[in-house]
Amino acid sequence: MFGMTVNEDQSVAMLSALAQQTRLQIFKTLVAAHAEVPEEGGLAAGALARTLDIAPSRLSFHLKEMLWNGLVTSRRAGRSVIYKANLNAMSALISYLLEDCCAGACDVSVNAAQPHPTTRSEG
Amino acid sequence: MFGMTVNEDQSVAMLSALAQQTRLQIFKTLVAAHAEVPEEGGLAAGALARTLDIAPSRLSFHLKEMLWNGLVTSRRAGRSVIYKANLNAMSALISYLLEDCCAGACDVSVNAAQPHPTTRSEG
DNA sequence: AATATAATTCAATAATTATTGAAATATAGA
DNA sequence: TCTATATTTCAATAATTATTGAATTATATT
Repeated sequence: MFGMTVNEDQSVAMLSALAQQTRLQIFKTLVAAHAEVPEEGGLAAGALARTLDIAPSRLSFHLKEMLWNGLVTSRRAGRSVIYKANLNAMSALISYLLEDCCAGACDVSVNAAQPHPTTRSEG
Repeated sequence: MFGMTVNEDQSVAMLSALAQQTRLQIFKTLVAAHAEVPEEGGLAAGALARTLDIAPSRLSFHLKEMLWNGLVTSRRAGRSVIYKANLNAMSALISYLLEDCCAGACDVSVNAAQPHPTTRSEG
Protein backbone atom coordinates (compact mmCIF):
# COMPACT_ATOMS: atom_id res chain seq x y z
CA MET A 1 0.00 0.00 0.00
CA PHE A 2 2.58 2.59 1.05
CA GLY A 3 5.93 2.99 -0.70
CA MET A 4 9.24 2.20 0.98
CA THR A 5 11.13 4.82 2.98
CA VAL A 6 14.84 5.35 3.58
CA ASN A 7 16.79 6.85 6.45
CA GLU A 8 19.72 9.27 6.36
CA ASP A 9 22.45 6.64 6.00
CA GLN A 10 20.58 4.87 3.22
CA SER A 11 20.03 8.18 1.47
CA VAL A 12 23.71 9.05 1.63
CA ALA A 13 24.49 5.62 0.18
CA MET A 14 22.00 6.02 -2.65
CA LEU A 15 23.10 9.55 -3.39
CA SER A 16 26.70 8.30 -3.57
CA ALA A 17 25.59 5.66 -6.02
CA LEU A 18 24.06 8.31 -8.28
CA ALA A 19 26.81 10.88 -7.79
CA GLN A 20 29.05 9.47 -10.48
CA GLN A 21 28.69 9.98 -14.21
CA THR A 22 29.04 6.35 -15.21
CA ARG A 23 26.56 5.17 -12.61
CA LEU A 24 24.05 7.90 -13.39
CA GLN A 25 24.25 6.85 -17.04
CA ILE A 26 23.81 3.23 -16.07
CA PHE A 27 20.67 4.12 -14.19
CA LYS A 28 19.26 6.21 -17.03
CA THR A 29 19.97 3.45 -19.52
CA LEU A 30 18.23 0.93 -17.30
CA VAL A 31 15.22 3.22 -16.87
CA ALA A 32 14.90 3.36 -20.65
CA ALA A 33 14.74 -0.45 -20.68
CA HIS A 34 12.43 -0.72 -17.71
CA ALA A 35 9.26 -2.78 -17.34
CA GLU A 36 6.98 -2.89 -14.31
CA VAL A 37 6.45 -6.63 -14.63
CA PRO A 38 8.81 -8.40 -12.16
CA GLU A 39 10.71 -10.83 -14.40
CA GLU A 40 10.79 -8.54 -17.42
CA GLY A 41 12.70 -5.48 -18.57
CA GLY A 42 16.21 -4.44 -17.70
CA LEU A 43 19.43 -4.99 -19.59
CA ALA A 44 22.17 -7.62 -19.59
CA ALA A 45 25.54 -6.50 -18.23
CA GLY A 46 27.11 -7.08 -21.62
CA ALA A 47 24.55 -4.96 -23.42
CA LEU A 48 25.08 -2.20 -20.87
CA ALA A 49 28.85 -2.36 -21.30
CA ARG A 50 28.51 -2.09 -25.07
CA THR A 51 25.96 0.73 -24.85
CA LEU A 52 28.10 2.77 -22.48
CA ASP A 53 31.36 1.62 -24.10
CA ILE A 54 33.11 0.69 -20.88
CA ALA A 55 35.15 -2.34 -19.78
CA PRO A 56 33.14 -5.23 -18.25
CA SER A 57 35.10 -5.16 -15.00
CA ARG A 58 34.51 -1.46 -14.68
CA LEU A 59 30.79 -1.91 -15.25
CA SER A 60 30.73 -4.75 -12.74
CA PHE A 61 32.33 -2.52 -10.13
CA HIS A 62 29.72 0.17 -10.59
CA LEU A 63 26.77 -2.24 -10.76
CA LYS A 64 27.88 -3.78 -7.48
CA GLU A 65 27.94 -0.30 -6.00
CA MET A 66 24.33 0.22 -7.08
CA LEU A 67 23.19 -3.28 -6.10
CA TRP A 68 24.03 -3.19 -2.43
CA ASN A 69 22.06 -0.02 -1.80
CA GLY A 70 19.10 -1.30 -3.78
CA LEU A 71 19.15 1.16 -6.66
CA VAL A 72 19.21 -1.74 -9.10
CA THR A 73 18.30 -5.42 -8.92
CA SER A 74 19.72 -8.34 -10.87
CA ARG A 75 18.55 -11.71 -12.11
CA ARG A 76 20.35 -14.39 -14.07
CA ALA A 77 19.06 -15.42 -17.48
CA GLY A 78 21.21 -18.13 -18.98
CA ARG A 79 24.76 -16.87 -19.01
CA SER A 80 23.65 -13.26 -18.89
CA VAL A 81 22.87 -11.29 -15.77
CA ILE A 82 20.04 -8.84 -16.28
CA TYR A 83 20.13 -5.61 -14.33
CA LYS A 84 17.03 -3.58 -13.71
CA ALA A 85 16.46 -0.11 -12.25
CA ASN A 86 14.63 -0.13 -8.93
CA LEU A 87 12.21 2.75 -9.30
CA ASN A 88 10.75 2.18 -5.86
CA ALA A 89 14.15 2.81 -4.31
CA MET A 90 14.57 5.93 -6.41
CA SER A 91 11.11 7.14 -5.37
CA ALA A 92 12.01 6.58 -1.75
CA LEU A 93 15.18 8.62 -2.17
CA ILE A 94 13.33 11.48 -3.82
CA SER A 95 10.70 11.38 -1.07
CA TYR A 96 13.50 11.61 1.48
CA LEU A 97 14.96 14.65 -0.24
CA LEU A 98 11.56 16.28 -0.50
CA GLU A 99 10.29 15.50 2.98
CA ASP A 100 13.19 14.93 5.37
CA CYS A 101 15.78 17.05 3.67
CA CYS A 102 13.75 19.98 2.39
CA ALA A 103 10.98 19.70 4.99
CA GLY A 104 8.44 20.12 2.22
CA ALA A 105 9.75 23.58 1.35
CA CYS A 106 10.91 22.48 -2.10
CA ASP A 107 8.14 22.97 -4.61
CA VAL A 108 8.85 20.65 -7.49
CA SER A 109 6.47 21.36 -10.32
CA VAL A 110 5.56 17.84 -11.31
CA ASN A 111 4.99 18.56 -14.97
CA ALA A 112 7.20 15.55 -15.58
CA ALA A 113 6.64 13.57 -18.75
CA GLN A 114 3.96 10.95 -18.15
CA PRO A 115 5.31 7.43 -17.66
CA HIS A 116 5.37 5.21 -20.72
CA PRO A 117 1.87 3.66 -21.16
CA THR A 118 3.14 0.07 -21.42
CA THR A 119 5.21 0.30 -18.25
CA ARG A 120 2.46 1.72 -16.06
CA SER A 121 0.99 0.64 -12.68
CA GLU A 122 2.44 -1.54 -9.95
CA GLY A 123 2.50 -5.38 -10.30
CA MET B 1 8.32 32.24 -14.16
CA PHE B 2 9.87 28.80 -14.68
CA GLY B 3 12.29 27.23 -12.24
CA MET B 4 15.92 26.62 -13.06
CA THR B 5 17.07 23.39 -14.68
CA VAL B 6 20.33 21.43 -14.43
CA ASN B 7 22.18 19.16 -16.83
CA GLU B 8 23.83 15.81 -16.17
CA ASP B 9 27.18 17.22 -15.05
CA GLN B 10 25.55 19.69 -12.71
CA SER B 11 23.37 16.94 -11.31
CA VAL B 12 26.38 14.72 -10.64
CA ALA B 13 28.05 17.65 -8.87
CA MET B 14 25.02 18.38 -6.73
CA LEU B 15 24.47 14.72 -5.93
CA SER B 16 28.12 14.51 -4.85
CA ALA B 17 27.56 17.48 -2.60
CA LEU B 18 24.65 15.74 -0.89
CA ALA B 19 26.23 12.28 -0.85
CA GLN B 20 28.14 12.86 2.35
CA GLN B 21 26.76 12.71 5.87
CA THR B 22 28.24 15.99 7.10
CA ARG B 23 27.08 17.89 4.03
CA LEU B 24 23.61 16.37 4.08
CA GLN B 25 23.34 17.44 7.73
CA ILE B 26 24.58 20.91 6.85
CA PHE B 27 21.87 21.19 4.24
CA LYS B 28 19.14 19.95 6.58
CA THR B 29 20.26 22.35 9.29
CA LEU B 30 20.19 25.23 6.84
CA VAL B 31 16.72 24.26 5.61
CA ALA B 32 15.50 24.44 9.20
CA ALA B 33 16.83 28.01 9.37
CA HIS B 34 15.54 29.00 5.95
CA ALA B 35 13.59 32.09 4.95
CA GLU B 36 12.31 32.90 1.46
CA VAL B 37 13.19 36.57 1.81
CA PRO B 38 16.55 37.16 0.04
CA GLU B 39 18.67 38.79 2.75
CA GLU B 40 17.16 36.83 5.61
CA GLY B 41 17.42 33.33 7.04
CA GLY B 42 20.35 30.98 6.99
CA LEU B 43 23.02 30.37 9.61
CA ALA B 44 26.48 31.74 10.34
CA ALA B 45 29.37 29.34 9.77
CA GLY B 46 30.22 29.45 13.45
CA ALA B 47 26.69 28.57 14.50
CA LEU B 48 26.68 25.69 12.03
CA ALA B 49 30.01 24.42 13.34
CA ARG B 50 28.71 24.48 16.92
CA THR B 51 25.40 22.85 15.99
CA LEU B 52 27.09 20.02 14.11
CA ASP B 53 30.05 19.91 16.48
CA ILE B 54 32.73 19.94 13.82
CA ALA B 55 35.97 21.89 13.36
CA PRO B 56 35.65 25.24 11.54
CA SER B 57 38.13 24.24 8.83
CA ARG B 58 36.25 21.05 8.22
CA LEU B 59 32.98 22.94 7.91
CA SER B 60 34.60 25.44 5.58
CA PHE B 61 35.78 22.62 3.35
CA HIS B 62 32.29 21.18 3.06
CA LEU B 63 30.55 24.53 2.62
CA LYS B 64 32.92 25.35 -0.24
CA GLU B 65 31.96 22.05 -1.81
CA MET B 66 28.30 23.03 -1.64
CA LEU B 67 28.85 26.62 -2.69
CA TRP B 68 30.43 26.04 -6.06
CA ASN B 69 27.59 23.88 -7.28
CA GLY B 70 24.97 26.27 -5.98
CA LEU B 71 23.39 24.13 -3.29
CA VAL B 72 24.01 26.90 -0.78
CA THR B 73 24.64 30.62 -1.02
CA SER B 74 26.59 32.88 1.32
CA ARG B 75 26.55 36.49 2.38
CA ARG B 76 28.72 38.36 4.81
CA ALA B 77 27.19 40.00 7.86
CA GLY B 78 29.79 41.76 9.94
CA ARG B 79 32.47 39.24 10.74
CA SER B 80 30.14 36.35 10.24
CA VAL B 81 29.39 34.66 6.95
CA ILE B 82 25.81 33.50 6.68
CA TYR B 83 25.09 30.39 4.67
CA LYS B 84 21.69 29.67 3.26
CA ALA B 85 20.18 26.61 1.58
CA ASN B 86 19.33 27.17 -2.08
CA LEU B 87 15.98 25.46 -2.41
CA ASN B 88 15.68 26.39 -6.07
CA ALA B 89 18.84 24.43 -6.80
CA MET B 90 17.53 21.50 -4.80
CA SER B 91 14.22 21.65 -6.68
CA ALA B 92 16.08 21.65 -9.96
CA LEU B 93 18.04 18.58 -8.92
CA ILE B 94 14.88 16.73 -7.87
CA SER B 95 13.23 17.69 -11.15
CA TYR B 96 16.24 16.29 -12.98
CA LEU B 97 15.97 13.00 -11.10
CA LEU B 98 12.24 12.83 -11.72
CA GLU B 99 12.21 13.87 -15.37
CA ASP B 100 15.58 13.17 -16.98
CA CYS B 101 16.70 10.31 -14.83
CA CYS B 102 13.46 8.45 -14.21
CA ALA B 103 11.69 9.66 -17.35
CA GLY B 104 8.61 10.38 -15.28
CA ALA B 105 8.26 6.72 -14.31
CA CYS B 106 8.90 7.44 -10.64
CA ASP B 107 5.67 8.15 -8.85
CA VAL B 108 6.51 10.15 -5.79
CA SER B 109 3.44 10.51 -3.64
CA VAL B 110 3.73 14.16 -2.72
CA ASN B 111 2.12 13.84 0.66
CA ALA B 112 5.12 15.78 1.90
CA ALA B 113 4.64 17.98 4.93
CA GLN B 114 3.34 21.35 3.86
CA PRO B 115 6.01 24.06 3.82
CA HIS B 116 6.20 26.23 6.90
CA PRO B 117 3.58 29.00 6.56
CA THR B 118 6.02 31.84 7.34
CA THR B 119 8.52 30.68 4.74
CA ARG B 120 6.02 30.31 1.90
CA SER B 121 5.92 31.75 -1.65
CA GLU B 122 8.66 33.06 -3.90
CA GLY B 123 10.20 36.55 -3.34
C1' DA C 1 47.19 50.74 16.18
C1' DA C 2 46.29 46.82 19.11
C1' DT C 3 43.23 43.14 20.29
C1' DA C 4 39.56 39.89 19.80
C1' DT C 5 36.40 37.28 17.04
C1' DA C 6 34.95 34.80 12.75
C1' DA C 7 36.12 32.37 8.98
C1' DT C 8 39.14 30.56 5.36
C1' DT C 9 43.35 28.66 3.47
C1' DC C 10 47.08 25.65 3.55
C1' DA C 11 50.03 21.54 4.02
C1' DA C 12 50.29 17.00 5.59
C1' DT C 13 48.13 12.91 5.81
C1' DA C 14 44.50 9.48 5.85
C1' DA C 15 40.80 7.32 3.77
C1' DT C 16 37.97 6.22 0.06
C1' DT C 17 36.79 5.41 -4.66
C1' DA C 18 37.81 4.45 -9.62
C1' DT C 19 40.33 2.21 -13.43
C1' DT C 20 42.88 -1.40 -15.71
C1' DG C 21 44.00 -5.92 -17.32
C1' DA C 22 44.56 -10.66 -16.00
C1' DA C 23 42.57 -14.57 -13.79
C1' DA C 24 38.68 -16.98 -12.13
C1' DT C 25 33.74 -18.49 -12.16
C1' DA C 26 29.33 -19.68 -14.32
C1' DT C 27 26.50 -21.22 -17.98
C1' DA C 28 25.45 -23.01 -22.53
C1' DG C 29 26.16 -25.65 -26.58
C1' DA C 30 28.88 -28.79 -29.69
C1' DT D 1 34.21 -33.03 -21.92
C1' DC D 2 35.84 -29.26 -24.61
C1' DT D 3 35.04 -24.71 -26.14
C1' DA D 4 32.92 -20.35 -26.35
C1' DT D 5 30.43 -16.62 -24.15
C1' DA D 6 29.15 -13.74 -20.14
C1' DT D 7 30.30 -11.91 -15.99
C1' DT D 8 32.76 -11.25 -11.75
C1' DT D 9 36.79 -11.06 -8.83
C1' DC D 10 41.28 -9.73 -7.83
C1' DA D 11 45.59 -7.09 -7.35
C1' DA D 12 47.96 -3.08 -8.56
C1' DT D 13 47.67 1.51 -9.09
C1' DA D 14 45.77 6.10 -9.82
C1' DA D 15 42.81 9.62 -8.58
C1' DT D 16 39.83 11.89 -5.59
C1' DT D 17 37.98 13.32 -1.24
C1' DA D 18 38.10 14.07 3.83
C1' DT D 19 40.31 15.36 8.24
C1' DT D 20 43.45 17.84 11.26
C1' DG D 21 45.81 21.67 13.26
C1' DA D 22 48.46 25.74 12.29
C1' DA D 23 48.71 29.95 9.80
C1' DT D 24 46.35 33.58 7.46
C1' DT D 25 42.74 36.93 6.21
C1' DA D 26 38.79 39.86 7.28
C1' DT D 27 36.04 42.52 10.27
C1' DA D 28 34.85 44.86 14.46
C1' DT D 29 35.88 47.03 18.92
C1' DT D 30 38.80 49.53 22.11
